Amino acid sequence: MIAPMPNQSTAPALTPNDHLILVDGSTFIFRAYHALPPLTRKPDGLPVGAVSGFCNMLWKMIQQGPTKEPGDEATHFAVIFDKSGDTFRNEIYPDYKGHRPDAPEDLIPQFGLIREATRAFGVPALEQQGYEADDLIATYARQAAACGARVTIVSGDKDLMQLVNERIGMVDTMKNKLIGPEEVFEKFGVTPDKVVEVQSLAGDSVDNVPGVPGIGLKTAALLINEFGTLETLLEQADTIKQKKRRENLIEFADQARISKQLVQLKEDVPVEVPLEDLSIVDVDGPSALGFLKAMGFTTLTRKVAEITATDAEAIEPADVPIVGWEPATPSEDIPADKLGATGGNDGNTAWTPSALVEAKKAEITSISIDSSAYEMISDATSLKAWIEEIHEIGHVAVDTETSALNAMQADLVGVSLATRPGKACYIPLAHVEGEGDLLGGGDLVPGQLQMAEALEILKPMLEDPAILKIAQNMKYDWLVLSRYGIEMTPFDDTMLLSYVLDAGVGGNGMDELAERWLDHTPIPFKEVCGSGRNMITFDKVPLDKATAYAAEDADVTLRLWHILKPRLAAEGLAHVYERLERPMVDTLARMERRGVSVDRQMLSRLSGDFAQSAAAVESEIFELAGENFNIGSPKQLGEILFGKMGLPGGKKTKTGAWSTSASVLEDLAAQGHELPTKIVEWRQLSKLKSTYTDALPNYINPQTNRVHTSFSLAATTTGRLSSSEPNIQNIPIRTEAGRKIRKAFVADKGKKLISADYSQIELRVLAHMADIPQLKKAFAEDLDIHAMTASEMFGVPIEGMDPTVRRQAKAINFGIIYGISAFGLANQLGISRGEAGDYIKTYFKRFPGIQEYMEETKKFVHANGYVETIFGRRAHYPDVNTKNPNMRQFYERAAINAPIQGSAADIIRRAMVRMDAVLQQSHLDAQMLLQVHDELIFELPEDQVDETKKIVISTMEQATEPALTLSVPLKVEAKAANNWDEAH
DNA sequence: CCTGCCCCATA
DNA sequence: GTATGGGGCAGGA
Repeated sequence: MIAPMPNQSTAPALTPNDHLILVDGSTFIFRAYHALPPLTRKPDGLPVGAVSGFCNMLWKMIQQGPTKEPGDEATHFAVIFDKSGDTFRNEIYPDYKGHRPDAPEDLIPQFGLIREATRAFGVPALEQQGYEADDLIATYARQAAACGARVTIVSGDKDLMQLVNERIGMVDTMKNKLIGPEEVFEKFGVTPDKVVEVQSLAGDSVDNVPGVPGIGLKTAALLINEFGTLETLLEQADTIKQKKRRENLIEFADQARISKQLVQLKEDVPVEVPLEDLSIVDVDGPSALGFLKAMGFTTLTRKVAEITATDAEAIEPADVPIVGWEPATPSEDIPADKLGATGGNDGNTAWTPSALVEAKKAEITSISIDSSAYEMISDATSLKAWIEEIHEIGHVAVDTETSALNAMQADLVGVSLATRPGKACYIPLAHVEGEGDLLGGGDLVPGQLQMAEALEILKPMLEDPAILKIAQNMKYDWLVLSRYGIEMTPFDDTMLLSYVLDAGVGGNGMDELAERWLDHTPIPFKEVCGSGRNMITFDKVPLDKATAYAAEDADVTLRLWHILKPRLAAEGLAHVYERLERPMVDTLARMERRGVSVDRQMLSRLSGDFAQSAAAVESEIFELAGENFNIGSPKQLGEILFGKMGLPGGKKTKTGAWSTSASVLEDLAAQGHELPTKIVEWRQLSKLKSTYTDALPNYINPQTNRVHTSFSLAATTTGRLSSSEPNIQNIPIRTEAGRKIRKAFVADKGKKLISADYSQIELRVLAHMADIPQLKKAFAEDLDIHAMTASEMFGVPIEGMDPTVRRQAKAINFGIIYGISAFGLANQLGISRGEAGDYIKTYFKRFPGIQEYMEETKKFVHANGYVETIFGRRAHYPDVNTKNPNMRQFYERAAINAPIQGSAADIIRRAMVRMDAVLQQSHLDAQMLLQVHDELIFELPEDQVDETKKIVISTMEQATEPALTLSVPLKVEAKAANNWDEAH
């Protein structure tokens, strides 16, 4: 024990910077086999579904590490398999794992293939006679941890949780969940070092570990926490108060000791392959491709070829040995095309598992949706029965019905709940007799629970950390209930699930999702409340009708959740949902609830000013035109300009009308015509008046005296937010007149506004993603990026640069972000398409990495139908392969732009999700109010300005950490003032 | 009264 | 050239 092992050198095998990933082969096989639809190889029908899933998982694990976070990749890697045959445990206890059913027939030949696959990828495939995979994993993990290295065990086997500590983590690919000491404690009720003791008491029916009868996980944890170890407990068993428990502990003491030997992993297996030999080498392209081609996995073949820079065409399929399977003699009456894999399913459907979804969909839709079958709840006893069932199930779909569409003004009218498909109820709370008007009515409909009483019953459940609340557009329900003192947690949102999975595929509204996934048309809102003039509020809807409508919504939401949630892990998008999407729900809800102060008097004065100026311009226009007409009508205006006055009409709109857009009018103005100038001036004034100074005051909430916008999380394809009612993301800033409107966004008395915005975030993201040395250097040195571009392109010095040259470079930089075209650039700069094309050529010559990025992105979107941001968010372009060249190029430009715009959106989301907690920790009272894509606006006590600025800037600049460190710095500028204009 | 179109505000 | 939301007009219900 004391003498060092003879073959152990003094230098540790691994260093603290190393990361060892140990994959439990059985877990991967089990997951790949059961989670995926069966798949067979063409043309011989060899079952390869599990092999395909395994290869995909292995490849992803090698490329991205367990969390997909960059920097999480392994330096050392192995897949550990169970060797067939008995182990030392069967000698101790012959029945160990005696209940194991035989492997399914179509899995048998795949065991060998999976080992082949592992080796083909250049990864050690380890197994050792007499030991289970877990023992090998334990041995390697302890050895590596002893060197100070980090270890990640990839397995779904809870027996391995005994190994977890601060160096050794686990990841369960089934649940896509990281397991550390905390999670282990959650599961076993004890710290990882006591897991074995608990398991020896509780036993395990799956592995046929006997344990002590009558003692389960909970009791075992209780006892171990009290006595410390199994041995102490067994020795002092006679002191146990409970009679039966005492007797069992005494009688089955030896059985418990045997169990411990079964459960305790062997951490000193004399391993045949030394730890240092697990160090990872780059995937051997030809070897991996040979195997993949032999299996017929075309999509993965392409991916691997791309990443390993290997020409797949040149690789011959490997000669893979197949054990345990014989091809069936093709029968005459089975057409050839029915043999083997179905079209398009090459195994990579593992990650877009349409067949799996179909199965889930079939299961959920097999229970019919009958809106007349829902329960209406009108007494506390029935409600409590539902709550009880919810606690048994652990989740519930929730939908609130309200008296308005705007969450800030909506009063609660009722709540619906769904516990399983087809089982839903509605709790009416504030329905009133219809026709409530001056003549009477408006009284509460009888037979409803008291609002206060119902909420008192619901609140503990809605805030219970053990109950998952599910809603479609949770932000709405969260906001409404928060105004009744209920802050729901934890929750899922089916709208956001759909958005993360399918952004760009279609809408994410409930009606659309119900059609897409459930082949069902929910009762239209119009049918219940009417529309337009005759629309009634939901509190006027009769109870029976309301129950059918409201409960159906909860039912549909729950069904959608059952179908969409499993896709998240299967498609590798759990991280995006959990870190960038779901936490935004309450972050945004709080911002919306806070609102922003808007100076009504100032807007009203401005409105008058704009009206006066517009009237003055209007009479000039009529004078010049020689007649009165509606300037706001593009049609009438076109007739005046291009018909009556005979000006050279430039462009036509797509419906064939004359275009009177600002750019056309400015062209005419440049030719010396006065009227178009006046038109542009008039348009600006009337736009500012109607859209801003007139409309904004109507959004001031009478209760709070503030304006509460609504942010939409799922409106854009790229991941940006949108804002509406009112849209605060398009408040003017560019013109002097427009900026006056910004001045009306003010801080309350004693407070200031801070505006903090990212400088050039999209160009920085691009510099990082496309890896452009000159751009990265310029950002690192905080240079003027447009001047640098101009200097690089035209060879002029930055000092004393002609502003026109810089302007052109700036336009090109923006053009790049937008997926540049000569046509667009020419329009922007007012130059010919030829000249614009030359500029682009020059640019690409100077920055070849950008052109490469663009070409790669186009290739990617054509092959996959989507593109990804740096945090893995996907934007789908299902129609990108259209034959229409204009459309196709449009989608290509959008696909080039989406990762840039979307990554920037991800970054600010990360900052926002963290911001409230960071401010709180710093004991600052600043409140985040608004987001405008690259800018955050806060309101705060004026004596906290300096400290808040510091915290805000650092939180925003560090937003990618620790998940990702960009190769360029992020820069944030922040300013405080009494109003938004001066703060910007 | 609803819808599509045009135009325009922002990043 | 990317991404939005919204106002006013005009035509068809």
